[in-house]
Amino acid sequence: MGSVAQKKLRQEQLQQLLNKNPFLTDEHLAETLQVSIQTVRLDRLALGIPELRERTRHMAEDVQNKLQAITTADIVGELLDLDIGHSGISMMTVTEDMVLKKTGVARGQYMFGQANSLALAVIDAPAALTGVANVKYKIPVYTGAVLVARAEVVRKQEDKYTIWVKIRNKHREVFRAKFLIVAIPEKRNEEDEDRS
Amino acid sequence: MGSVAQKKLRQEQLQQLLNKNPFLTDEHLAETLQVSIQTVRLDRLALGIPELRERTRHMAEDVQNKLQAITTADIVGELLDLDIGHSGISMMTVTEDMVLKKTGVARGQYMFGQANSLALAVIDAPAALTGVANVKYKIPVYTGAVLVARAEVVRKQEDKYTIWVKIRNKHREVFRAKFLIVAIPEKRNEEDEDRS
DNA sequence: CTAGTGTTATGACTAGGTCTTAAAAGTAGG
DNA sequence: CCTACTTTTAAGACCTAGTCATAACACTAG
Repeated sequence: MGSVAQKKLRQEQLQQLLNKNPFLTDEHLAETLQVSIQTVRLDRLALGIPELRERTRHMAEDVQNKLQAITTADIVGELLDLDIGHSGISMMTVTEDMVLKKTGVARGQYMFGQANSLALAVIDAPAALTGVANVKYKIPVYTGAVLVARAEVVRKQEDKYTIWVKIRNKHREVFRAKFLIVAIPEKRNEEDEDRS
Repeated sequence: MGSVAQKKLRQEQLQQLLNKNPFLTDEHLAETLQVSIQTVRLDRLALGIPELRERTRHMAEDVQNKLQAITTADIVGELLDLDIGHSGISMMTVTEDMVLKKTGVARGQYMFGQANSLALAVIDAPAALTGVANVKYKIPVYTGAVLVARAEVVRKQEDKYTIWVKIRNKHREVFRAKFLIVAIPEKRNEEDEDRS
């Protein structure tokens, strides 16, 4: 039974099994691979795979971070260039979970979010608020598209900025928006009615 | 030492400690609460809190589901009423992770997303695409706000719909948008250039 | 000062491992 | 065919972070 080829194959299978379901005990793995528990443990050792408890612990610890990352930064894309007060460029890749299942078309809010957050980044102010936006979707976008947004301040009057944002997919404009953004608008506790 | 008041207090502390950091062992909890391990275990039993390993396992198993939920449905809110072709109402609660940390104000894309998806739901068509949107943020919204969006079709010409969406927080209008939505617009593979 | 509750201690057992040592089984070279 | 080597399995001691059951002790209120 003890052949080098079999060992490699078995270790690959083990790797795949754990990729599919990381919650498998050595005992379970031993049964499905038709070897002894000790063999499974030697294989894990060779592959540098930690025990079940460590695996689950690592996954659990990653939860918070991942959730944070998705809800905050990921929607808005990656900032490529920023000339505060004048212009900015950001990039976002359309992933599978951004599209509507029915049509495969990317949901509008992602482009809107990318454009809006870029516009806010361009403003040189500790806090800002979107007042009015004028949005036009020109061409539908599908999974895998790399969207490059370019924002430009076209007018500034005291604390009111007018910003144009254009999003391109492979040099074709797919979206454009005009934002009217106010820097540090009303004071927060204007009536304290909006909190609950 | 054995008093009922102390017990309740300790159990509340235990609950809070585990809310903050679910990866604490009974031993650690016993030390920080200045009681024996057995007491901690009795308290866990009374509160129905599973052991460390179960806690971590549950968290790890929830990862996939939570990630899915956030990226897809949760942004758009809950549909309360729908009169296809005419109007619709949806509700969304603003959570901690929807707001900008600097100002505490909800990010614009969530309101936009709620309004846009509601507008799309109202259209009686297998597929639809947002063409143009006109958006106005009237009042900033903070964590805990319950946003109720009401959409109304104001015009329909063949496959082109004009829809008004107003979002209220406690009867005060905080957001309004006009969408121009086209039902089943261009055919999908118009050039197949938008995919990669 | 006694009954009842709260707390701690003790011992036996568990899962899912670790690490070490050793024997068995198979594989290949001379 | 026998030996050298790798692979596999086994056995035993130990570990963590618990479970469950039983018992003794501490405290508090009636």
